[in-house]
Amino acid sequence: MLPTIRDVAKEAGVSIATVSRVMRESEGVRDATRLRVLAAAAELEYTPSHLGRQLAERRHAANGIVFPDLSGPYYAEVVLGYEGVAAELRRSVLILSTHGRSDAEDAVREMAGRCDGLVILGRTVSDAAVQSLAARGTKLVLVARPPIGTVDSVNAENHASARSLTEHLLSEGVRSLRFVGDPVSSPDVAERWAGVRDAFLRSESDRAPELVTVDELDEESGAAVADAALAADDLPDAFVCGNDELALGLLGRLAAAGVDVPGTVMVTGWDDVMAARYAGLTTVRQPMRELGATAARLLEELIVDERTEPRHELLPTELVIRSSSSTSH
Amino acid sequence: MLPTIRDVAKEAGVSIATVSRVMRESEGVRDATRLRVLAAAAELEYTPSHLGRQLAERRHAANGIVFPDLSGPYYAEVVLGYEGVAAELRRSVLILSTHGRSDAEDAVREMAGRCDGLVILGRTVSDAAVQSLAARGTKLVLVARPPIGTVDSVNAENHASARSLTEHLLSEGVRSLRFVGDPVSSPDVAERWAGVRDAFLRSESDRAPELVTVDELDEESGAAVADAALAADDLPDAFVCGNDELALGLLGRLAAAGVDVPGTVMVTGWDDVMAARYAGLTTVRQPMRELGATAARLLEELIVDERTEPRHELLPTELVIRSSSSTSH
DNA sequence: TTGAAAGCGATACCAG
DNA sequence: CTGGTATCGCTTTCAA
Repeated sequence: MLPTIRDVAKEAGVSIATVSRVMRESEGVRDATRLRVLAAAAELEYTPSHLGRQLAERRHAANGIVFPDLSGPYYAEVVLGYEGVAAELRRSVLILSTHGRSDAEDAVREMAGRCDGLVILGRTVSDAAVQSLAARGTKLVLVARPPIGTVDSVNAENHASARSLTEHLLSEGVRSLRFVGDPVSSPDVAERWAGVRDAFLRSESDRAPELVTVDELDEESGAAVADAALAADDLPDAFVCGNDELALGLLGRLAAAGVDVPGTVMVTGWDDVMAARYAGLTTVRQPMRELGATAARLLEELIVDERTEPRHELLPTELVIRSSSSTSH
Repeated sequence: MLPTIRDVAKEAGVSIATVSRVMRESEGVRDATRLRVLAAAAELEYTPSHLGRQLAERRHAANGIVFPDLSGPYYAEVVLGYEGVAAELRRSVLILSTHGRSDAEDAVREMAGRCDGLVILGRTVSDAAVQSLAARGTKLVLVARPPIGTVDSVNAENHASARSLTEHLLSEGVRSLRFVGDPVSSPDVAERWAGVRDAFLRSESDRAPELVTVDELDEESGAAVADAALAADDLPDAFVCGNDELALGLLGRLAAAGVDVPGTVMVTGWDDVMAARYAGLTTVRQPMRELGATAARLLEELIVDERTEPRHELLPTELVIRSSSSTSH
């Protein structure tokens, strides 16, 4: 058995209260006593139990982060940004992936019971679940998801960059555009799609962009979209994809079919993952780590300062034009 | 304040012991009583406190995983594989990134105090620290790191695939080979380097492979290695890189300099990350998720079954030949 | 089948 | 400056 505060107290010949004071480095302990306690603690290799401490202090010194998946680079980077700041703040980090989990909301609720606060990425849990957590007093920060009630949120700019991206394509001569993604399952994607439509409305174009909905935003889905278009001999001037993985899958299949990109059809993605560079993919870069880091800071404010008025951060993004949408790059 | 077991007991008109029995779904509670308790719990929206429960049960129902960084795809995938299994086993997951943290070992020790067991990836902490954790009774599983004492381990096969890779290159006519990586900081890389040398020894080649040590296994370092070689006008027949990111950085710089790959120089990586496909990079695929998943299962055995004899798993890898090392692909 | 009470390992108040 | 003790929220004997 690991030694407890009582063992140390006995060893040092003091009360547990004194040991507690020494371990917490609180004032008001005579140096001689302190040294005796420290010696005893070292002797027994004593480390205070987190459980006991947390129960007494009624805090966990741990936060949780909920995300759909870690397989793409996007969420991994956000989590990493979050973890970095959380560590600085001396908080442990609990993670929970909801992907393919039927009891996601239970798991989140369970996690809430182990943390002082939670960061929720994307549409991992329902609005109702978020509301109910908030109602129970759980400190929350949403990332990549529009604000709900008075819950804090951190988002990357989507609408304006989607418009810039679309305007770039229009200026490259694109007339027919097909957007690939699922606006329903991802709030980010919904905003991007809205931005694309907006750009069309503001242009002189008499055509409207099309929407192709896919289940997953991965390479496989992208490849499937390309296959379908090739089979139907129905290629638009440009595919605008909800993220880079879709675009990469699509690009790969087009290349295999010998389709000229960007000559025959242009392709764009979103996120600027590493592979995008190697594929020459036009995309929109978002500050993934910053999203996580900002969320960690907001959460800390909620927990420590008891801040009550909600904050909503919007981080800037950047259009990155490469050869998949431009002959001059 | 959240309701406690006492609130529910009062509301239902029973003792806290009975509430505890109902909440843990243990036998020996009359149906009528159970229903009254459940009603009271629902009424108050009661959820048992993990802290209280864990303190009483002396267990955390949580495990930790320690990794250097999550920025490359490799560790992210391992963590994800781990998380998936841990979730099935109804265990929470704590994460800790040691990269750029001076107090890494303290942080790991701290984390050990919050978990029933720990998975340690790569060379994140010293052998001494691992030994001392093990000595204190912390359940441990090492991943991507050679066994230490009687601590469990999970590794991907490195030596044999490094030999196959090297033999492939030799058969492609490579005579001078330069290995890029840091065998000291990564056990995996050390084994790969050893495999390369072995293949040379067993061949008729009269030349020995060279070693270029880099600080980080990232694209930037790879680019720097390419720059140095170009500046010195000293290109080997092949660069064998310790991971894909190094190789991608190298490839990019070679392409920019107009060097013919694989004609003038061949390049290989390791891991088979997504970008490797798009770059046509020859590499060795390892089962990243499986590494994490296997570690989770071993750890569970240690915790639940109190297994004492150590286990060491070796997962298979696969050589993936692409255009960066072969004209026929 | 149920309840009373003793832990689990800390913190923190109140005396002395 | 130090010690005694109630308390945090739960589990788990031991009796009733």
